[in-house]
Amino acid sequence: MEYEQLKLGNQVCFPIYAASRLITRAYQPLLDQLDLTYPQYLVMMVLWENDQVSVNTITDKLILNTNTVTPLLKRMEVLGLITRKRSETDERSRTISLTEKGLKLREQAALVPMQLAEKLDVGELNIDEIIDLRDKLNRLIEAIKN
Amino acid sequence: MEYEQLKLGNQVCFPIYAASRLITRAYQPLLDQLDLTYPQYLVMMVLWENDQVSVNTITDKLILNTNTVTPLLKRMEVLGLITRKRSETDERSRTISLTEKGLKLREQAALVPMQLAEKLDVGELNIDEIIDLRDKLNRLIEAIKN
DNA sequence: TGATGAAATATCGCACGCGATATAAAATTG
DNA sequence: CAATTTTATATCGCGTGCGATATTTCATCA
Repeated sequence: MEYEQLKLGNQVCFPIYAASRLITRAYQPLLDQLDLTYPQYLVMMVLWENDQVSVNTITDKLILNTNTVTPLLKRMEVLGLITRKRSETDERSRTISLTEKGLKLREQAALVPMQLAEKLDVGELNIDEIIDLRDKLNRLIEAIKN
Repeated sequence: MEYEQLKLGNQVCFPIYAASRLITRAYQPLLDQLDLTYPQYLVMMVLWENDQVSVNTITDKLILNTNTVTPLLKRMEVLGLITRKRSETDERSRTISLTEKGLKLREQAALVPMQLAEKLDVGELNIDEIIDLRDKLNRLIEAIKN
C-alpha cells in the first residue's frame, strides 16, 4: 500500500475544504435575498456585534488579510451598507461603521441561521455532534494560528 | 439576548470556512516546492490514485464545477503535468492523463502529508479526534449534497 | 431517420483570497 | 528633534470558485 497517505479519502484537509465550499453554496440562495455574499455576511456579523471598528479588527476576527478585506469593504460601501471614515485620532486607521441600511438588514439576516440549519438537514448530525465539530475546528484553528 | 444566532462565535460554518483557508495557507509553502497550488495538488491526488479519467470524474471527486476545473486543468497542461485528449469513444469527453513529469512528482508529494501534520502541531488534537473530525465532516458533506 | 432533449465540456463575468509590494502616518530611538 | 522602524491600510497580479450561458456531440423517440 504505497502512497496511502496521498489518497483523498484519508485526508482531513480535503473534507474541510469541500465542506467550506458546500456551505457557502448553501448560504448563497439565502444571502441573495439580502444582496450579500458569504464574506460580506461575515463582515456584517462582525459589525452587528460591534459597530465602529477598524479594518484590523475585521481582518483579525475573520482571519483574512487586508488585501482581501479592503476591496470587500469598498464594495460594501458602494452597496450603502457601511461607511469608511478615517480615524480622527490616527490618520492611518479607518473606522468602519454601519449605515442605517446596514443596521436595518440585521432583522432580515436574523432568519438566515435557522433557514440554513433546515437546508443542512439536521438528521445526519445531531446538535451535540455539531457543537463537538465546532469545538474541534476551533481548536484546530488555534493550533494553526500558533 | 437578541440576535444571539448571528454571533460569529456561535457559528459552525465560520470555523469551517476559516479552517479551510488556514489549511490552504499552511500547505502553500510545502506545495511551492512542487510548483502546485492546493487545488492543483488535489487534482494530482485524484490522478495518482486513478489515471486516465474524464473531467467529470474530477469534478465529482473534488465537488467542483467544470467552470473551475477546466481552466485549472489547462494551467496544469501548460505546466506539463497532464494531457487533455478527446475521448475516442465519446467526442464530447476528455481523457485527463498524467505525463511522465506528473507521475514523477508523486515521489516528492509523498512527503507533504507528514510535513503538513508537523506544521499543524498534533498537540492540540490527537489522532482519534482528527479521525472523528474527518468523519463528522464527511457526514456533513453527504448531508449537504443530499 | 430527423427532430428533440440530454450530457460533457467550455466561456464569460465577477467576487474572493493571498503573496508581494507600496504608501502614509505614528511610534521609537539615538 | 531628525532618522529609522513599525503600523495600518491599499494596490497589483494571479488563481480559484461559481452562476449563467454557449457549444458540440450523443442518445432517444416519434
